[in-house]
Amino acid sequence: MAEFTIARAAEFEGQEVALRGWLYNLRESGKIRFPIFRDGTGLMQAVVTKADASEELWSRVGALTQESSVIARGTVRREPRAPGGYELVLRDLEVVQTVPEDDPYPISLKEHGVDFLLRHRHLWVRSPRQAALLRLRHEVCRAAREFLDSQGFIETPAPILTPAACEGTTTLFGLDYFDLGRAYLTQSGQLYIEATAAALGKVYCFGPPFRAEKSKTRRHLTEFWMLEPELAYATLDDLMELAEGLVAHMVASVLERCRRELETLERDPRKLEALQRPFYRLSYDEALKLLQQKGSQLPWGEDLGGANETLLSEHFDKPVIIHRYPAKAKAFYMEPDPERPELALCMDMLAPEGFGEIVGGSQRVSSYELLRQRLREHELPEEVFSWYLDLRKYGSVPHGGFGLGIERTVAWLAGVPHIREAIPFPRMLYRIYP
RNA sequence: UGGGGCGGGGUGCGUCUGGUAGCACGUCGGACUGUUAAUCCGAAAGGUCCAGGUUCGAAUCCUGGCGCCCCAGCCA
Repeated sequence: MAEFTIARAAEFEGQEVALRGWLYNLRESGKIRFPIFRDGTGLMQAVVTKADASEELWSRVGALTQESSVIARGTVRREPRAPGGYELVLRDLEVVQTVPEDDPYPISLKEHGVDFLLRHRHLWVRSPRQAALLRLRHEVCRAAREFLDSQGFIETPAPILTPAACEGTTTLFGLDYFDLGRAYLTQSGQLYIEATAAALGKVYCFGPPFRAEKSKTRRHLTEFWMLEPELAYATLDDLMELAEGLVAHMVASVLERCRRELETLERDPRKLEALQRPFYRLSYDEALKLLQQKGSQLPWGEDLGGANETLLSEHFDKPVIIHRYPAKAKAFYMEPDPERPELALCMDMLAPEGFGEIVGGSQRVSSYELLRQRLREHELPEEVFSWYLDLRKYGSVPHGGFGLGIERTVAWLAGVPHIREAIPFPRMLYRIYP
């Protein structure tokens, strides 16, 4: 017989099952008690009456404390009055561990502040909303891999310990590396997968990069997860096409497999159903024109900035890709547009509803000489990048890729304003515990 | 790295105009045979983040520190 889970309770109607879980809440009314259990897949109400239960079962249920672990046995019954439509007619209750009465579970079912909840993150993840968010996160990751794998991509992990910065600008977490001096936690796998892309054609890496920037906004973590595809012989158009297909597939998968989670999160699925391809595409110039119509004073040449990105992202009901930014506002490794060298062949995808940037990518500089020049302009040490220069020396091809921020994508799809809830244990400027 | 805000029972807050703590939730006890973050009755539980200062008197005002939150910059 299949293992019983609350999510699949309907399949077990009329059967005797063992629910292995925790007490979520206990409601009682005289001679009838309704313990509500959770098992990681959902919530389910059980019912026991004084008349039908043994003295021992009756008092054992009455003594249950919040989050005590239990194995509840009984029959699954269809019951329209029960949340979820099914309830467990309790026959036996095995208490695995009792939460002590004098030291109760700290997170009650009422409202709490962010600080309190984050200090109890190890327990907060049990709450239905947080659990739904983590399930949705898993689906986003699963769908992303499924999509890339189906297109022939090979996952090639990039190292987390690196000898130098991938992009000179941002700050890195450093550490001592034996006798070899200073090492750093990677801020992107990109440079390394440019190498594996030249070996395997289409590749991706998926892992945590680290950023020691002192950012304290709703869209930044110091440790987060980024999915980075990289393709040999790819143009900017190929990248935009891929990013669009990838995000559309994530959306479709969430809609297909996370209906219950969306409901728990009170996220209107119609908002996601509307996200049909094609998404919008605007050049930087067109975006600037639109922003100026909306009253922005932004001069040509500057990066858009958070406020303007929010403005753009609120203007569209689907993701919008902004491409061909002024080169001087962008990273050293981005290929200039041959038709207008002052532009970089890059693109950002902004999620709608004000969520902002979820994807950033570009075609990479493929000329050895230009890359050397860029390294010098950015005052980056050529020695540590000599292997990277080699990629332009031995069979250089047009190529490129992008990074997709998992937490940002999850927060957007789930409709939560802050990305700290989209990862089990967020790492932020002022928070490293638990 | 700038700008703004908050800090009190386990938790979330009110206290505008300074007078030695108040509400709600949770917890505990009691009532109720279909509850829906149940309801009703009762109880326990804090001396107000820390250090100074003003004042007859500070949770309240001022200064500094600590912790956290929000906004901006940077980016995924």
